[in-house]
Amino acid sequence: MKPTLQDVADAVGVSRSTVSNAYSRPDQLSAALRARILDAAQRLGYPGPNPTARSLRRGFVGAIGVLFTSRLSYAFTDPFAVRFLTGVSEAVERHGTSLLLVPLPAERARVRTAIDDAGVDGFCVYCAGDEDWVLDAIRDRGLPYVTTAPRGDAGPDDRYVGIDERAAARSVADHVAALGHRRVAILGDTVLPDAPSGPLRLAGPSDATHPTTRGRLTGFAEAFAAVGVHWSAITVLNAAGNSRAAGTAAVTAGLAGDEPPTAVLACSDVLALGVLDALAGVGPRPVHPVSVTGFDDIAEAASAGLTTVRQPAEEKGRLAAALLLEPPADPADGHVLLPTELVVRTSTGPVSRS
Amino acid sequence: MKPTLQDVADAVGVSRSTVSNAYSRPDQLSAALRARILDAAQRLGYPGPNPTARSLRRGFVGAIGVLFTSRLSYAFTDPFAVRFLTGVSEAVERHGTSLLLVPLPAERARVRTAIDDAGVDGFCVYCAGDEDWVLDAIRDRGLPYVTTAPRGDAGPDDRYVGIDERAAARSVADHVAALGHRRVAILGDTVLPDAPSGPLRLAGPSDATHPTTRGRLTGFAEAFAAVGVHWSAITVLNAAGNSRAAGTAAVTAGLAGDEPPTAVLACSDVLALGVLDALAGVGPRPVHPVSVTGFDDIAEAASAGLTTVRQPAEEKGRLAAALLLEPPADPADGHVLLPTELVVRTSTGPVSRS
DNA sequence: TTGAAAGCGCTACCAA
DNA sequence: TTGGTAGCGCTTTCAA
Repeated sequence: MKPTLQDVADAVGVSRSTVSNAYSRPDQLSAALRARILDAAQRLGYPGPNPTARSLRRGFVGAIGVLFTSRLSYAFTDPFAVRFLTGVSEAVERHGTSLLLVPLPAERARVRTAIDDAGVDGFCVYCAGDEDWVLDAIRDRGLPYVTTAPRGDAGPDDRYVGIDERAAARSVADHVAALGHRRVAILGDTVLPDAPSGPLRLAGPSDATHPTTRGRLTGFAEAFAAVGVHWSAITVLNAAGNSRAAGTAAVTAGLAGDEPPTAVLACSDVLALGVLDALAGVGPRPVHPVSVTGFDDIAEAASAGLTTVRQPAEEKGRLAAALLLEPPADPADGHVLLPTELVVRTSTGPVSRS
Repeated sequence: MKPTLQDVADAVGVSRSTVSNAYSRPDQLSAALRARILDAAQRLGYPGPNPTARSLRRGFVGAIGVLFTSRLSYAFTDPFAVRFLTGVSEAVERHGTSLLLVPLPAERARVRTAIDDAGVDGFCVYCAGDEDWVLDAIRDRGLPYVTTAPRGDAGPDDRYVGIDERAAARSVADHVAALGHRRVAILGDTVLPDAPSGPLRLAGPSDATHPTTRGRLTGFAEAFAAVGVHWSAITVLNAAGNSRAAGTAAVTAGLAGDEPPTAVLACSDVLALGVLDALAGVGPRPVHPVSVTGFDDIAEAASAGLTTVRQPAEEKGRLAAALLLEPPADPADGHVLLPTELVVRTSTGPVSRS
């Protein structure tokens, strides 16, 4: 049997408290006694206080959980998510805390269990959307949490680190509009639940499933409305997932037809890169060059010459973790909107004369 | 105060065991009673069994730890590490387990504490080198572990998922040698502890710090020895870290001189990409084209046209986690060497006539 | 400086 | 089907 603190105490002939102190509060006992205890522990093969027992007794764990509302491996597959996690890990490391990545089961009924079973002191929800059932479960457990998107109903207990999606989207769209583009397509991931890949009818931006998409579509729409292009004249393309391949697949149909768009505004860089792939690939090319924009400014965007909106990914993660680990005194400081920046590269240009 | 299982029991007028059963073993009580209990819990705001207490009692946690012997954020910064983690997360997700990323303090003395404090059932050590002090700490804690490199002294309890570094390295080096290259440089990360960036005197491959580097250098050396190039004729370049920038910095000096190498063999793709950057950048160019090879075959390698050795990164992670979560019946199955494959692209070519 | 007592919140055995 | 009992291994008052 694995030795316990009690065994060490018995071996040395002291009480458990003293052994405990030897580990957790060295100043509470003489150096000599401490040495004797540690020595005996060593001899017995006592691995030090059991972390679980210690957590139970102390009432906290020393780890924060990160929740992804998609498959866990997405966290490592999507470049933006990876950068976010980089930031989180930096903050966590500085704080001496661990990071628990909790896979959420696909069946919504089991999500609660997964959240309830996670041994953590708080959650960082890399949110996709309105996953209220996730937040409800966390709240019911009574743990603090931070999300990565502003919430409309955010009370003082809700903390978030997000960006102004609408304004950011508008900044790229304004740029595209200023270049003269009027026949445009918007490309988003899972714009409607279970929608097939390709063109989609969407009454308006507010019909999109995810709040993030909603914000971005709204920004795009506003920019074009300002130059007289009505929402109904904009093609909405749906990608079945946020991946390069899904972007390629979704846009392929959208570029055909008599009057193909002269610009495609994607809701993420990954999708935009997929569009560039489609444009570069074999197959019927549009008669004119097509401008393409992304969102996020991931590393690949630079080398691909993609015009996009930069958001500080690592900073988002760093701040989210910090907000969780050191709650701000003033609850208002728990609501953070990070700045974004339009990055113009070569993937956008003036609309060519027809 | 947060309600406990006891409170629910009191409220319903049953014993704690029954409430516990309502959560953990629904078949042990009538549906009606269970409903009453769950209902009361809901009303009282009882969040379900406390995971820490449950872990303590049950004797396991439901999480495995991943240890990086460098800064934790490296795990998200290095493409190969990210792919490895993708694999781990897939396995873990399938198994319904969580993933604890444990930052290891820089001071070696505190590493033990970090390991002892991690609430996990086992460790996956993304190993860099011979970090024996890490493995010792894990062993002393009595937890199972899997490493990502074969260990010379691997007993039946040690499990690993690695590759044959020597053979893999030899395969690229053979290719380069076959192209006629005889004046070559080898580029590795932290070949010797605290070595400066740039050319290095190394008596032989076995002097390298990390076993991985050791294996690769040995393979390189063998291939060139086979065509009559002695170790002493090979330039060893040291990079201060495994990053593109470090690769660029390290190689810059190495390409100068009267008789610069006609080929650079890097110990990782990241470093090799750095070499390509250096070659493409401004500054004195070598008079002849320089062949470059990498190691790992990360995504960027393909677009950069980098000749490299492919190793199945995700598979490595998947298998490592699987080995930990479902220990093989036969200990021999705990020692896995994955296949590698030489991928020839455009970054290597015949040595040009002088 | 040291130790005794009292749990942290839960599960699992066994008996009813 | 239900409940009593006995801890899991530790920390932390508090008193000596």
